[in-house]
Amino acid sequence: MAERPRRRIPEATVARLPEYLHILSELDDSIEHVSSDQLAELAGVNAAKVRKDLSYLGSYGTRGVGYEVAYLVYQIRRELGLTHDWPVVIVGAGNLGHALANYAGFMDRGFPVAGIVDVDPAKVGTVIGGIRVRHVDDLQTVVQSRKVSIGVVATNPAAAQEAADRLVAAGVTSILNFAPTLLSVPRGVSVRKVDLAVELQILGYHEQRRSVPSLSIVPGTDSSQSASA
Amino acid sequence: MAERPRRRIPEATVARLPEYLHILSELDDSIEHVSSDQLAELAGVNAAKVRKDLSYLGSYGTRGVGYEVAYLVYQIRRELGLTHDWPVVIVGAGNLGHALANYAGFMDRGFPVAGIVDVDPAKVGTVIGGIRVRHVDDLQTVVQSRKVSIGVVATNPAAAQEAADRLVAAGVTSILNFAPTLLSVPRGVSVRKVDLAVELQILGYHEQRRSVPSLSIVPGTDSSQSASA
DNA sequence: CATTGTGAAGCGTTTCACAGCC
DNA sequence: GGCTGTGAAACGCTTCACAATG
Repeated sequence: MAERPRRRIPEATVARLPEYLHILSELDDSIEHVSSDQLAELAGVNAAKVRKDLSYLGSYGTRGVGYEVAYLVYQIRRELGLTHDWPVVIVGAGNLGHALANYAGFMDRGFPVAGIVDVDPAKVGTVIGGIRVRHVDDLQTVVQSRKVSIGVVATNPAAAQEAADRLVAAGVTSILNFAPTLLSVPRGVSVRKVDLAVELQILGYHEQRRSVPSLSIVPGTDSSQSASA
Repeated sequence: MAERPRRRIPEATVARLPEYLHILSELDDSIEHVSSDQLAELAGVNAAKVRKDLSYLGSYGTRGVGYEVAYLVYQIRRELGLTHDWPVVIVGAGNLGHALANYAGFMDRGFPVAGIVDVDPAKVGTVIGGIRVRHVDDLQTVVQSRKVSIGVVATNPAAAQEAADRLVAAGVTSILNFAPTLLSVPRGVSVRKVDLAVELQILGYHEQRRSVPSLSIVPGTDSSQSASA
């Protein structure tokens, strides 16, 4: 039962579905249903937004009752493609690569670290988060043997483009880039960039505005609480 | 010269200004002017967007010529509040806190790490990135003596809310949260959240769509390359 | 009768297109 | 001629408000 809702889901909704999923997964097992109000409260968003978001998955709620948690979890997982794991490979075994490899959230949420590679021979062979660091020349082997389609660039900015090129050559089709560099990749490869310093600069902007009370009241501030907004 | 443009800058623009600044800072010193086309190319965005964004700072370009790099850098820095450094304090000396403390990009871009604290006595006293880890009870001292207004939560999810509470109590007014937890903070405190697993899940969604060729063509994919979009 | 699902309004962002200016 | 600055159109996302319904 339940047809495939082959609709195109708005990008903003896609960015929130993982949040809902996470919240639902952490709910007490005794809770069978949630209303859009409750979920909205937990996610820190508006209830209408929750309903609209969930409506893109299909009509899986029950009027007067709410959404059945287990079923909703299943539907979101399916829509996000989380019915199976997506092994990832990390390029760069520096501090950030280290932290990412050890980050339990990746494994827990369906993204096991299939491998870590580095150019530096001194790092090759060391073990991080239970995984032996391999040389970047072995990238293709790792990607192909473990069927990896997502790569993480955790190198310094100067090495980021080469890391991306190697990932693409090895067959990766999605890249999460932590280097403050615009990667150039062939059409058909997706890139998401997370720039830690940019996040601080955005906060800095708001701090500064706070201290220059230009006019009247300090704005109620940002209770949005999400970088992708 | 140059009046204060006390306009309110759209949030989307604020998120891009740090990118422009970064690009401009890395330009060869011999380059005196950039056009919106060139800057757009380097930032991976549309030229009209660059012009609109920069127009919120005031009219600092020259028609037929472009923008003077040095002056534009100055204006963006001023608008972002980067005329002085913003020391930050990191709560959590685990893998992520470790990586962040060592991340050169923070210091380089005006956010020196004023301190790192942890609850674990075993970690207190160790040195990370040249900074001695202090006990979380010393948070207030660090915040006040170093005039810190931005805190970074790099704890595990269970400890994140307490970390935030302590930061707020110590006087911090902006928080960058890396824990997958919705923080509850008093009005007037800004929070930005970066959830590493969510970024992967968004990529996973696109990967999955790619493999289900639902209809016709695989969409040209995401050349947006930014998580805040 | 509580709660969903959704048209329609509202709002912020992007893009177009071109007048204005150096 | 080349490039900025910006109204206006187009777009996408959010929120409202309420009819539909278990």
